[in-house]
Amino acid sequence: MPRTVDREEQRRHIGTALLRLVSERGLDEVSVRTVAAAAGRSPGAVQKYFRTKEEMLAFAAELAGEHVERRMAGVDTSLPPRRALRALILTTLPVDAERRAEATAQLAFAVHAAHHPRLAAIRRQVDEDVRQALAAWLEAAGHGAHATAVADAVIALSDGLALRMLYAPQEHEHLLTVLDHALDALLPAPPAMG
Amino acid sequence: MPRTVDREEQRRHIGTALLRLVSERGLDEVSVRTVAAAAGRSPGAVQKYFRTKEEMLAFAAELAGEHVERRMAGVDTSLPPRRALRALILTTLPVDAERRAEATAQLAFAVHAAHHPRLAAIRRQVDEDVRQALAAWLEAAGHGAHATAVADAVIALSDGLALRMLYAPQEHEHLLTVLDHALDALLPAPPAMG
DNA sequence: CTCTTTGAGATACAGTCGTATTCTAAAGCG
DNA sequence: CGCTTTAGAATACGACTGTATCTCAAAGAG
Repeated sequence: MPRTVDREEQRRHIGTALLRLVSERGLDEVSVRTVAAAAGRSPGAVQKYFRTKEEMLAFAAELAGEHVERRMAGVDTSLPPRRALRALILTTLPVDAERRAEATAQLAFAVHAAHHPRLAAIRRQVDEDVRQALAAWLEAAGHGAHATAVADAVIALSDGLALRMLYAPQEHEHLLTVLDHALDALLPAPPAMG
Repeated sequence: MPRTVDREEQRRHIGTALLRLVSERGLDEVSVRTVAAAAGRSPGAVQKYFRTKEEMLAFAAELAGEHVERRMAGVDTSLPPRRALRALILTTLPVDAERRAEATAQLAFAVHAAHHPRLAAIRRQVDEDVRQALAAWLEAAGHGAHATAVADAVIALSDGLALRMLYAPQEHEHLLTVLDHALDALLPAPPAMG
């Protein structure tokens, strides 16, 4: 077995380049060749790690999902509930360059998934994970009633806000106040003692 | 001036075919040739009405926006407030084949707009119109406080729910209950007298 | 009628697409 | 050392892309 290399790391390298490309130029600028160039590889090399473009996209979609889940897991959930929830949501919103890139990719994949079952399955799994995490945290924070319904509403709200922020960056600030207003409404009064 | 034809009607005919194509096969199946085929025209004929593909996409995006606004304008807003608001939102959700097609196209254009300024401008205008309509109605229904913030939250929520319904149709019913729960939370108690 | 302008289709072109195949060089194993 | 397997680049292929150009039939204006 000569000249062996960490295949998974190479795949992540290429997948990361693909995500960057999606966020910077859009999903329809993604081709085997452009991804290879963005990854500093030859098109032939990319083919060694992904037999088809669809396989490459699926891998990148999973990678993007992992990024979101990791980022959410890194939030300090011992903060005051309302503040923690806001922090959790902000991890999915395009508030800085890195998050903007991730949000762009997520939404591009989501729309793409409407016509590609394999991507749809990945998206559903990511949604499910995020929903569980949010619901679990909501219950722990004392908002047990309708926790999953609130979690799903929060997810939908976040996606909608993120989507609009992408093509209307001028409204960024305003949309953050919309988020706060909606969260105030969505969460029943905190369990006393601010 | 021989052999004249209603150019605007032809453009709408082609634009409608484009929207159908987007909803059925996705935005990246849209090409001058596939649109021509879907419209029952030759590629050359399509070129007579749209000098470039981008122009064709922009026209279709405006057309889709008009569809949504027309549909919302058709809602009987004299219904009980909560019911009317629900009806307004349902016009943007993929609850039947026709609305599913429109929602699919809207979201595809929205994501596309993240990298195409011309489409972004169209989307922002549609959002603005919908926001104004919603806010005006909210005020008339006695929810004057934070009317535009609520309107924007409702828009984001709708977009997020619609997006998810597209790749997770299994969750359709559940997401409608999420919508109801969120609306209950978003609207302050109705101005007495149910 | 003829002339002229238009709609509409056909064709041409250079470029890109996804993918299959072929090549070169390098590195671990015996 | 040589052998063999691999990484990676290069190339080839047919299909499709957006757009420019050409041809031809049809229809109003004179």
